[in-house]
Amino acid sequence: MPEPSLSDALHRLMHAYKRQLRAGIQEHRIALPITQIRVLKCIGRFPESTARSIAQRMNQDKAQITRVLNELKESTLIEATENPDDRRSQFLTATKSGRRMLAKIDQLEEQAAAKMTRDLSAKQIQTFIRIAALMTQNSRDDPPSDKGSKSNG
Amino acid sequence: MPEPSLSDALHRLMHAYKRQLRAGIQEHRIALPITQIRVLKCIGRFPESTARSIAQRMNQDKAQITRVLNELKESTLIEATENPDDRRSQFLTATKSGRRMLAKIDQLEEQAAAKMTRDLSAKQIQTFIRIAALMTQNSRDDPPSDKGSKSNG
DNA sequence: GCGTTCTAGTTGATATTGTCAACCAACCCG
DNA sequence: CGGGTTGGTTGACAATATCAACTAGAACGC
Repeated sequence: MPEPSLSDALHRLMHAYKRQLRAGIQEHRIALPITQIRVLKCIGRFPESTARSIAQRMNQDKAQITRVLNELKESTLIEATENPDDRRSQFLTATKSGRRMLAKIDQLEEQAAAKMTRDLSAKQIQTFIRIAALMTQNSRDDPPSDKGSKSNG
Repeated sequence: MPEPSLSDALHRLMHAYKRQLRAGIQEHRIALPITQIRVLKCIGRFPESTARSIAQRMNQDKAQITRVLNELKESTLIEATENPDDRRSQFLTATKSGRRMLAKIDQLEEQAAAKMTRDLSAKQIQTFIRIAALMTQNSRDDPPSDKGSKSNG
């Protein structure tokens, strides 16, 4: 290794993490792709989630979110209730089976994380999370391009 | 934020990073997708790269590497020379324009990293890279469906 | 030598993810 | 109401990843 670059570290790390999750998912016999899991988690964690709020929180395309949401609805893992304040949007909540799924997912994420951090101290892990959050923040702070739909409320 | 989980931090981070790279790529008028860039970098950094060695180093599917390699060849950013020791494989090297591209890429990665780490100390950055590498290592250590062949170093 | 097995790389099919642009319906403002 | 904005949807498509089957050369055993 000539010199450990941040980009390389990041690339490798994200690949490793994806693999790790996949492995866990297979072990747990969960038939959901990772994005669906992520969105489901987001819904489970935040009450009164809407497509927009999820897209913002996950910093992802609206379209992508819509699709994932539809898949989740088809699997009856989530359901939509009307938003009395805005008839365009719907509140999304996990169904009973959705919540069961969430419990499983929690388990497997813990396992995956545990494995990747097995010889790290809690302090190191916290440090990592903190720095990762800072980096994410920085990246989000000043989007250089000409995106029209980045507006938020 | 209810609780900072490692998985969330990772997901967000990798998304942010990808966006950051994309932005940089656009700014620099580089018409290559990220995977091609990554592979090109790998080839530029390590002499006598082969498809296999790249796949191993990047911990990715052979098939994927083959495809990316082909695209790079079509753009004449890399070229293949015969491996005298094994007629099945080829050594991959960056062409002149490939090296020029690499220089650009270096720049933009530095910029992207610089942006994401702009309010971090060098120490924090080093810490992050180190922990990320450890985590990657841990994940790789005991893959669930790998058929050995960890021989290369 | 010849067959078996292994390995490097390729190809095809397909799933998943991400992005852009166009669009509709509801909202807000005047 | 008209016009601009916002929440969400849809279509088209690029990019990425994965698996399995395959070719061809290499390594091994006989």
